[in-house]
Amino acid sequence: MANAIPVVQSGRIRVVRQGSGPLVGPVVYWMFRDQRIRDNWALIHAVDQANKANVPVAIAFNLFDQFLGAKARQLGFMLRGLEKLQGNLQSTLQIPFFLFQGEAIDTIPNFLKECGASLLVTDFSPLRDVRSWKEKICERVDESVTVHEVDAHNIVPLWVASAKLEYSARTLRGKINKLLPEYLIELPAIEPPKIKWSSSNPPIDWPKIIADVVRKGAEVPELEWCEPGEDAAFEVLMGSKKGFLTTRLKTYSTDRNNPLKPQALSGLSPYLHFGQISAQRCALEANKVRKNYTQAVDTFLEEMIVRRELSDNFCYYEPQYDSLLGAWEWARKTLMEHASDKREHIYTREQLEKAQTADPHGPAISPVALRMYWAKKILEWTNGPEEALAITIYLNDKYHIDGRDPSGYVGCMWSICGVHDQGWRERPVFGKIRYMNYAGCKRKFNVEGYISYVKRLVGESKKRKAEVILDKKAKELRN
DNA sequence: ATCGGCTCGCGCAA
DNA sequence: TGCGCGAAGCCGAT
Repeated sequence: MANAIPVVQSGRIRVVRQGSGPLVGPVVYWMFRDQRIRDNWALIHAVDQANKANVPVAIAFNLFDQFLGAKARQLGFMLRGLEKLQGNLQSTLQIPFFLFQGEAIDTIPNFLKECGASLLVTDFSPLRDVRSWKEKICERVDESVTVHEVDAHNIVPLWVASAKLEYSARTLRGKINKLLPEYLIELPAIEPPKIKWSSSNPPIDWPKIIADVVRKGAEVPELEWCEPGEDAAFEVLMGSKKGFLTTRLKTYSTDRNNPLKPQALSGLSPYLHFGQISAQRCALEANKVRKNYTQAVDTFLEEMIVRRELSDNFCYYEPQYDSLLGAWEWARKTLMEHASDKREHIYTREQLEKAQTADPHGPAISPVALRMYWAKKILEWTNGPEEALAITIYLNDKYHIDGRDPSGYVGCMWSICGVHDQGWRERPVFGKIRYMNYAGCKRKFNVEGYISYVKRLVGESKKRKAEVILDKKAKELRN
């Protein structure tokens, strides 16, 4: 053994299943949440383990037939990113990429059996479905197989940061900051593995697979303005043209909640959600320019580190992270006491959905601040907190490109159930949950400006669509 | 424009 | 046991 010192810190790795056998077969990395080659601790660990045992390594990915209601917007972005990832893997590291379709609890154990793998490396997600699939996979694999879980998403691994459900950002912040010197470190680059996989990369018909999910999920179309993939993510973070750290940082702390200036946002959240960029890389690069933009970098790091890790913490330690049952006791009590208060307007889910989809960019462009006001409105306009929460989560998961993310669940829970918030003066419908209204929204943002901005965009997009249709008709006539 | 009270419970100091 | 304080605010007083 050339090098016995582990490349990945032991705190980042959990042995979720200790197999009976030695590491004699291949290593397989089941990629799920961290869909990137660079700065991926799970991949680094998989390659490291393979090299130390003189065995080959492969990446497996499972595409679910029905992934929790994901549409073309989310799946298209993900698959186009994976297509690029596979191309890069082949040209730089010669690690094969296996794409399976179906249920991970079947495809992953089957693949391990087929290739005689000894070690399965997985990345980490706090969401219940992912956790339950992983448990089932552990039950189904051969008794010789070991399973490692690597937190490649958080900077401070979730289980290291805190062993319990945190009450608020304040209670987690200190713990995270104390551990940052240890964990916010430079990541090693991966070299091609020593031992080659015996077969070359199996062919994957990406155009067909992508066309398929885009057709099935056509109800929520892909976004034009958001280019998928690791390289695009780096461009958004630090590209010379429109990079966040390179060109847009100055305005971040003042304009990030201004809906008229979507370019002031980091624009990283789709990439962070699918793991197409590493939060650790973002933090390392942000720190390099902190000297010149201290305020902006600190705000960015607070949101990207503390708040994201707090979201993971909530979902991991509170199994009912998307239900009223996951709210704090005081919040549940006050919401139920006001559940049958008279509402001024009641709208159905369909009505609220129509209103939301009026935004031509898709709601993903809306800053978090506006999502928040929108969620508060849903609480005000529906038949009670349970229904309000269900509708808010439904809309978030369906329309936002980063739906089904812990941050999204926590955002909905914060708005409607007061999670990580405090009580406020009691009032109808909201009880002690923080109230927000149009007046406050106007105080903070130029709402009139935003409305005319959206109207203009709607007009432009309708015009564009009409032009495309006219163009087609004209061509048809000519033929 | 700005300020303080509102309101809750955790975590720490005492 | 008491006190300070917080993920995004509202509202009325000044």
